[in-house]
Amino acid sequence: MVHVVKVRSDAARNRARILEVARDLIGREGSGVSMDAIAAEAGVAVGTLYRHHPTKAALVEAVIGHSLDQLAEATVAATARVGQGAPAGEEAARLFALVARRYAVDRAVKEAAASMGAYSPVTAYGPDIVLPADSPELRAWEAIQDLLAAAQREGSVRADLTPADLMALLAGVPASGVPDRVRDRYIDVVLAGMRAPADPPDAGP
Amino acid sequence: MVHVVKVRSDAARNRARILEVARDLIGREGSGVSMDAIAAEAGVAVGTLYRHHPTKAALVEAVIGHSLDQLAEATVAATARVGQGAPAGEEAARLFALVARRYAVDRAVKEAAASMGAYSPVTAYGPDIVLPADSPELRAWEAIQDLLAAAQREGSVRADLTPADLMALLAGVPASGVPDRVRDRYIDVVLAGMRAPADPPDAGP
DNA sequence: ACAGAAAGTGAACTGGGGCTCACCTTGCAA
DNA sequence: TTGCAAGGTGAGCCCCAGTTCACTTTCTGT
Repeated sequence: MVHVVKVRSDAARNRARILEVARDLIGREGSGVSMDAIAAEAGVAVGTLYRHHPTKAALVEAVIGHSLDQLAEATVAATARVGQGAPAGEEAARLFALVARRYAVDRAVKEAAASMGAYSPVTAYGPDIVLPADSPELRAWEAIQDLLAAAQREGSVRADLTPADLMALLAGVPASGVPDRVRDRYIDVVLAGMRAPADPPDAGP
Repeated sequence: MVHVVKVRSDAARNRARILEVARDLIGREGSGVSMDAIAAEAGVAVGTLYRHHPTKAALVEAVIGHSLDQLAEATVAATARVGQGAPAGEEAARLFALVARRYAVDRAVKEAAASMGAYSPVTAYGPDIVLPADSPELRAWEAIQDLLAAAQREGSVRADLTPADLMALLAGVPASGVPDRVRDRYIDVVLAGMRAPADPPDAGP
């Protein structure tokens, strides 16, 4: 006879509040914020943080996972629209801008994207984590590959960009401490660069 | 009677070696390296580091200053060539690529460039330092303004970019842990984006 | 209402990094 | 050769951040 012990209400409340606060602080200040700061902001003792998340890395991972899921959803949706005939270039541009804007708001995700250096499908926190098959992130990765390939076939994105390049370039867009309008200009510049052919002088298929 | 005390030979040797090692380590790993690490690598005790540089920030500043001087020189030279009739767009592109490549090799300089956020002429270390009038950095800043303006007049660079935008965008080019060839592609993308017109017609994200 | 398990608490431990300083070593001028 | 100030040394102090755990409080099934 298996007892499914119900979660105590205060525990659930704290778990939620901690995640909420962590998302806010880590998103705004990056993974550098101290556990003490998060605990204080959540009106909770550090020990409670550790009851819910065994380590700081785990907490950051939980926070990132949330953002990643949202991006994954948007990515899959965009790719699906392309599959139904939407122009790949436009969908790609819209999605890339969305991702870049998210990076601007979510420093931890940006750090993760930047640290993936490239060459491994996404990363949660630090370069040592491998994705489980069938995770939302993995599906998003596949969707991004498809979307990028479609846009490239269509000629609206440079052919020599890999998905990893894409992530790295978007993560590179300066965003912290920059007014929204300026940041959008930066995004525009980078997207324009990805669109342009590989250079007038000696290019040509 | 003023005694101009000669510097002791061992002191001079150590001073040079410390700067050499600091340039290497701070350049490769960023300003995060510990003083202990630098001291060890230089074959010297921490105290000696502090004899020559009162604080870690001062050491980092010294290291950055060196790179900055070189970039300043290149900038002034490029602007001078434009003054003598060289095409501004080409000179600008060459210089920007040089700067971006330097950022790739010199993380501390990149950090500084990124942290200038914008809106203040250059920064040595941290956003709180104001440039002395007539420093090489200040002259370089003026040279960059001229060069950028010339390129924009010529139509080879988007008109809505400020010098600060330029620095920020170049600093954003992903470079750490990336093979040279890939890094050059990133630079190419960003430069292309700066070149392209702001897409006055429709389209664009 | 109550027991006891789950959850919460926060002082204290750990480790790392910047920096100091009381005490040696050494280059070099006399 | 020698005196001594400039220079070098490194153990140790301080502070900060992650983590632990013995103890207290709170929730909930009975």
